[in-house]
Formats: sequence, structure tokens, C-alpha cells
Amino acid sequence: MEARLRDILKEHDLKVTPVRLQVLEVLATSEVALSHHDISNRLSDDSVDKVTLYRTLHAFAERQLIHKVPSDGPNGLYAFRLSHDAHAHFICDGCERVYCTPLPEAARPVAPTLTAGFQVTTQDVRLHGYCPDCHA
Amino acid sequence: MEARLRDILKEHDLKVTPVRLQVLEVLATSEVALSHHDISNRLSDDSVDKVTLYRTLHAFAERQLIHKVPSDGPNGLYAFRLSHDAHAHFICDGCERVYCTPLPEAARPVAPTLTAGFQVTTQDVRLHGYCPDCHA
DNA sequence: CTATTGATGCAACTCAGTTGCATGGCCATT
DNA sequence: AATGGCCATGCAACTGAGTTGCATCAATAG
Ligand SMILES: [Mn+2]
Ligand SMILES: [Mn+2]
Ligand SMILES: [Zn+2]
Ligand SMILES: [Zn+2]
Repeated sequence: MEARLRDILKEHDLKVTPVRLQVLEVLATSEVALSHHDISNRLSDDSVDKVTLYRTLHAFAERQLIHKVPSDGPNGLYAFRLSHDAHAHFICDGCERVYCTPLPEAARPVAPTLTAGFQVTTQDVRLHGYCPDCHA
Repeated sequence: MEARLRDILKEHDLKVTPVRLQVLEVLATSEVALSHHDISNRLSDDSVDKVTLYRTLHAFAERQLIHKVPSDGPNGLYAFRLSHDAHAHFICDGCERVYCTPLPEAARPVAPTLTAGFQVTTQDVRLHGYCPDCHA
């Protein structure tokens, strides 16, 4: 496990450190997008400074190891990047959790020609609803 | 103009006040989504308290007069609600402005059957690119 | 093993947004 | 037109996310 994480960091030109290994493990094994607070809580070593965690997240995002997820709430969410393809974010209106899911080719909106002059480069879809746990 | 704004407020069961009229005018005449700071700057009466403005925005959003736009940046954006239909948000990667635009029926992603158990109720699309002003 | 570079920790700060409370203005009733 | 209830407003103080500067320490190259 840890050997695999070491490799991921090296492949992205990131120095291997205990903090980074832990943070990466938390993100790589989570099914949902996590906030700074969430991650901090899940770290086995609870003495990691908050600033260090922010900087770690920035470094990971810069190297495309993770990505920041647009959220409705006030604080940022981060998720491990599975693929670079267009994907969707499923936001559960029950538990507020955000699932980062692949989006079938067929369900992708074709970049529409909006009002003339708007040039679309990338797009992403946000789905609201209820996750398995919250399904009424 | 102002008579029209008064009507809109009344139709949404909101008491008519000078602050609300001004804030509504700013939002109703803007082509792009605005932050608390943006709105504050555009108010003719610059003595409006920031808390009052926040509460005004909450009241408007609660009554569906406006809606909060999911943004990448740290602060919230608000836009006048044109229709209740699914629509897209165009985010200019040049000037950072967010345009709230209708989305052609054909370009709407069909709620995909994700992993079993996820129930989709609503969806919205985010488009990144360059607006007319920033078009290279 | 040593040197360099960058990762970490700590303190102080900025900024968005919130809460409690007192005052004042909108509007319904008379 | 005057009265009064209710809620919109303003002010002050607070919370919480995220940032910046700087000193120290640890990961890796030589
Ligand atoms: Mn994602
Ligand atoms: Mn919108
Ligand atoms: Zn849920
Ligand atoms: Zn632009």
C-alpha cells in the first residue's frame, strides 16, 4: 500500500514525506470529496499543522494528483483524481456528501453554442439527489 | 422601472424597502453573477450595512427571487433567477466572470443511472471557457 | 556524510460570513 | 391621519476558512 503511494508521489515530482503519504492515503481511499477539516480528522498523526495541510493540498492539486470540487457550502472540497476525463459530482441533498463519479459519454452535454462569442473549453456536470444511504 | 421592482418584491411576499429595491435593481440588471462585494459597490446608497446586505440576499434566495451560484472562488455569487429550468453557468477563465445562461434542451445531460442507489433529482452544468471580452 | 532545497510548524493576519441586540421604518388596522 | 406590531436595519463582536512571513527541520542529490 505505502509503496504504491510513494510511487504516485514520485511520479508527480513530489518529495515523499510522512505527511504527504498520510494525506494521500486518506484521499485515495475516500469515496467522497473531503474538506480540510475532514482530512485533518482522519489523519492518524493528529499533530499535522493546518497550514501544512493546506499547502499539501495545494501542491497535490497543482500536480493534478487531486482536484478541488466546486461545492455549495462555504469550504473547499478535495477529491483524488481518477481520470482526466469529464466527470460529474453527485451532491446528496440528505447527507451533503459529494461523490466524484465518472459520467457516461452519452450523458455529457455537448458544449452548446451559446450567445455568439462564448468559447467553451471544458465542462462539468453537477447532479443533486439522494445517495444510497439517504434514499427515502 | 421601480414600480416593476416593487411588484416583484410583493409577488414574493417581501416587504418593500429602499435597500431591497436597490439590491434587486442591481441584480436584475446585471448580466453576470455578483458577489456581496460587487453588489455593495454598485449600490447608489453606499451606507448599506454589510449584514443587511447578507440578510437581504438570504431573503431573496429563500423566496427564489435570486439563486446562489456555485463558484470556484472563495466567495459566494448571486444571480437573478430568470427561469426555474435547468440552466448553465459559464465561467470565463480570463476575467473570472460568471454568466448565468439558459441551456438548450438538447445540451442537457440526461440524468444517468449511476451506481445503483443514486437518485438524481436536479442537475446543472458548468461551462469553462472565454467570454466575448476575453476571447483570444 | 554533507549540503541544498523545499517541507513543516508557529504566530499573526485577512477576509467572508454569522449572531445578538437595540432601534427604526413599513404597513395593516382603526 | 394616528397607533402599534412586526420585521428590516445597523452596529459590534465573533467565528472559521484560508493566507503570509519567517525560522527550523527533514528528504534527497552528490
Ligand atoms: Mn471530481
Ligand atoms: Mn444560475
Ligand atoms: Zn446521502
Ligand atoms: Zn471574460
